[in-house]
Amino acid sequence: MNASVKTPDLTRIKLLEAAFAEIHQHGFQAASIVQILADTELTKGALYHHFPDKKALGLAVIEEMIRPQLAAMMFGPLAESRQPLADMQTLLRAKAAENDPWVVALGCPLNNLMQEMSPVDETFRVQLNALFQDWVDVVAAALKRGQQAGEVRPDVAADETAFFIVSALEGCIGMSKNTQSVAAFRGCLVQLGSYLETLKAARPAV
Amino acid sequence: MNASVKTPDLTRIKLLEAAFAEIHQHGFQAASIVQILADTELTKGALYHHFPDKKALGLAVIEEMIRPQLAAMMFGPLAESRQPLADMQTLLRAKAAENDPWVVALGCPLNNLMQEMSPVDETFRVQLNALFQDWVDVVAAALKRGQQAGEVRPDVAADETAFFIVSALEGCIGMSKNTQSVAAFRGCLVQLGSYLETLKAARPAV
DNA sequence: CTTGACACATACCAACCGGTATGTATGATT
DNA sequence: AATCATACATACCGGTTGGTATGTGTCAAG
Repeated sequence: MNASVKTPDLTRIKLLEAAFAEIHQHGFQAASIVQILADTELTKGALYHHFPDKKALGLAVIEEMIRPQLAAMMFGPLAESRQPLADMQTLLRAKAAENDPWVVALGCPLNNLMQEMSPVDETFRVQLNALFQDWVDVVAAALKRGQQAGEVRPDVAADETAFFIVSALEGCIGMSKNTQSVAAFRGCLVQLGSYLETLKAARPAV
Repeated sequence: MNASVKTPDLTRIKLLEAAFAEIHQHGFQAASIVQILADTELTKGALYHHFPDKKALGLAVIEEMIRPQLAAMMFGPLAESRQPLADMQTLLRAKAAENDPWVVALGCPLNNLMQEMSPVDETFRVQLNALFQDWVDVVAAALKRGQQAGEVRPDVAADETAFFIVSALEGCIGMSKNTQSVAAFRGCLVQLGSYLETLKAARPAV
């Protein structure tokens, strides 16, 4: 037997992490199960003990890997923000500052899966869209609080604008992935930031 | 033999069209050659006579199908525009008005391929990026003409802004594909339009 | 001490994949 | 009339895919 015998949840996590990496690189359909097993040094017995099939593994990756990452990175800072524009600016700046190349190299895991799987599998589409909508809702709620606080112009359509902001951000990431240029990525974020500026209320109320 | 015997360029086009449709639906890697042949009612002999391999077929689809479509739809109207903001507004409105559901259902063929293939195959990435950059350049050139004409604020960074505009548009299309909602798509385009408004020069010069 | 559920490992399989080798009908060339 | 390249069609192949059936070691319960 292997070194650490009988640690089911640990092997499950190992599978999820390896699957996440594989899917992030090659997409879900092209993700090879044997490659995942090679990375984890596990076998099909382990995989199909924890997950009924490849699809379930992919959905688990979304819910247990991508969602927490996204929540920590994007949801958290905006959860109770009363100055969403300023907070998003710092968020974008932080994103631009980190010279972790894997964002530019491989793009956003959520967006990648959405683009690939939405037209192909309805289950994936629904689950991905739920996560995406949660994101949009977080931004929209923050914008509304910003309106009450006087930071955001009262005439901006919060929901529509939130949808656009997230879309534009994903667009920037996706196009930069194709261009393979951190400079282009940062420039795109700068433009997104300048857009956010246009949402500012002319004079802060109270 | 088949009905129309010996019409090589016609069969080539048939192959390209079927391949385009298959790739648009399932992506390149998941696109099935036998399915393409079934759609065209041709055989492998025909396919591999016109194209050395699947990759060449995919690249040909980009250059001979996607590029002309994109050029006709996006490049043309902006090619010599001196009021790019107004022209792009009408372009977006036209996009929003057409209730052709395949845009929302399957997304932009260019973006789909970029997201899927950029991290996986360098040849694809370069060729896709060339097309994308052409698009950005068209928009950037139009913005610069707009600046000379006094429609566009002189302080906007044309290249960066063009990159952002195309990215945001692709983002809108991609997210709407995931949401499967024409309403969301239109709303996103409206927001993109309102962003374009912020690029307008305060007072038209001359 | 036995039993049985759990957590894997191993071996195997049918289906499909892209690609190739070969055959053949057709039209143009000489 | 003979030759030859073109434009396909047909048959076939090795490799890979996701998935399954079975075996086995470990541990906890009884």
